[in-house]
Order: sequence, then C-alpha cells, then structure tokens
Amino acid sequence: MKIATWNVNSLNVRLPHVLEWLKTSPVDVLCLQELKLEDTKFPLEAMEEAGYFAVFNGQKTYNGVAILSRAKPEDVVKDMPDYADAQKRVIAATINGVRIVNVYIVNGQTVDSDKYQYKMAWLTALRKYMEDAVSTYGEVALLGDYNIAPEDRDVHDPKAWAGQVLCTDAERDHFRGLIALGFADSFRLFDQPEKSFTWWDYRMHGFRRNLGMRIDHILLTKNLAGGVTSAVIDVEPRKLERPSDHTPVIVEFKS
DNA sequence: ATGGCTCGTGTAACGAGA
Repeated sequence: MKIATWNVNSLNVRLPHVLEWLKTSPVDVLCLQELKLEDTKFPLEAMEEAGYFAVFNGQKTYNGVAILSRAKPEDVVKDMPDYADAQKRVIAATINGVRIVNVYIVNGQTVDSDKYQYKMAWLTALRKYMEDAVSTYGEVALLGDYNIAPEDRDVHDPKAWAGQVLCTDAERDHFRGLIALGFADSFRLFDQPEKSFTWWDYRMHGFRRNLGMRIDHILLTKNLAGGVTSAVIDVEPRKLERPSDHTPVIVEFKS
C-alpha cells in the first residue's frame, strides 16, 4: 500500500497539479491539507474521474483536509471528537483495513501569540485522540502537515530558527509524545539525503536555494512501520509553475 | 533590512501562512 500527504495551499489553484501528480504517482491514499474551500465547492467529480474516492472536511478561506483513496473509505470521522474546534483540520477513515488520520496541525505564527497557545492546546488534544485511535484500531497511519520540524537536521538553518515557531522544544516534545504512543517517523527508517525538506518559503528563492524545512510527516504504528519498503519526498511538484509551497511525501508498506 | 511570495477575499489592501 502506498500512501502520501501533500499540503496543496488552495485546492482551487492546485487541482491540475494534483490530478497530474496522481497520473504519474497513482498512490492508494493521498491526504491533502489547506484546501481553502467549502465542501460544496470540493471538486469531487474530477477526483472520481481520476479513479479516486474522496472524503473531505473543509471551510471557506482557510484550512480544510481531504482523503483521496482508490478503495472505498469506511468509518469516516471528521474533526477530533473530544475537542471543539471551528477550524477544519482533521479527517480520518479506514481504507483497506488501515486507519488513516489526516491532520493539518496549527501553524502557531509566533511563540508569543494566541495562535501558539492554540497550537499547544490542539497538540495536547491530538495526542489524546491518537492514544484513543491506537487503542481502538491497533495500527494507525497519521499523515499531514505537522508544522513541526522534529530535529535540527530538518531545518535549513537551525541556528536562525532556534526557539522559533515550528522548532521550539515544546512543539518537538509534542512530536516525541506522539512517537511515544508507538509511532515511527517513517522517513527516518531509512538513510536519507542531508537537507531533505518538504516546505520552502515562496520568498527569497527558497526552493532554488533549498532553504526549507521538513514539516510534513507520515507516522506509522509499529506493525505498519515494520513493513515499510520506501519513504521519499517528491520534490518534482515544487518545480512546477505556481506550485504549492509544500511538496508530497510518500510511504510504501506491506499490508 | 523582521522584508522578501502567494493565497482568498473581493475588487484595495490585508490577514495568514511557515
């Protein structure tokens, strides 16, 4: 089974990229974030024509998540059941017997902002949700835009980013807290090139200079992680005209 | 130099992203 995550930064703008990517990378599951559109405007027909089922949890202007899958999604749950949140950041479904949880974790803006406090509370809720999910389903795949660079090697300039949002100890503690539930960071199951990133700032020619961060992740519980055969970042979509600032991450595992 | 792009909204700037 091959699963992927991609923050598209507006599905309206990026729909052609997504459809083209699915042709060359026909994954079994693709989790999308930052749709930035209401559910009534989700391009369901285009996804079905591409051969995918789609379930989605969107809102106007901001946020929004979707799961595309070759097989029919079952037991679809939108949002975190025990955390009231007006922002549409979570959707989960079971596909081919695998519990898939797609998250768009809060950015947090700056450490002294209300948004950072919201991020901390949100991450606490996510940890509880995942504890319950692992208990309920046994094996879980947690994919998405985490807005956390887990280690200094996931940041192009760790000194400049030290203590900044995405890189604070508190955020990294939350990431390790998820790992402690029994997850593995699938990307790090393999030797990877240095300076492997999934996001680059639109400004300052960030991509061309590889000034990026690794903030999009695919976490897998132990049995799934034990069957992983590859984990890669596909930088090709970031080279297109009008790209998303994020690029897809793909993991393949035996199932 | 605390900016630099890009998006949605809505039709001018501005908030938000990371």
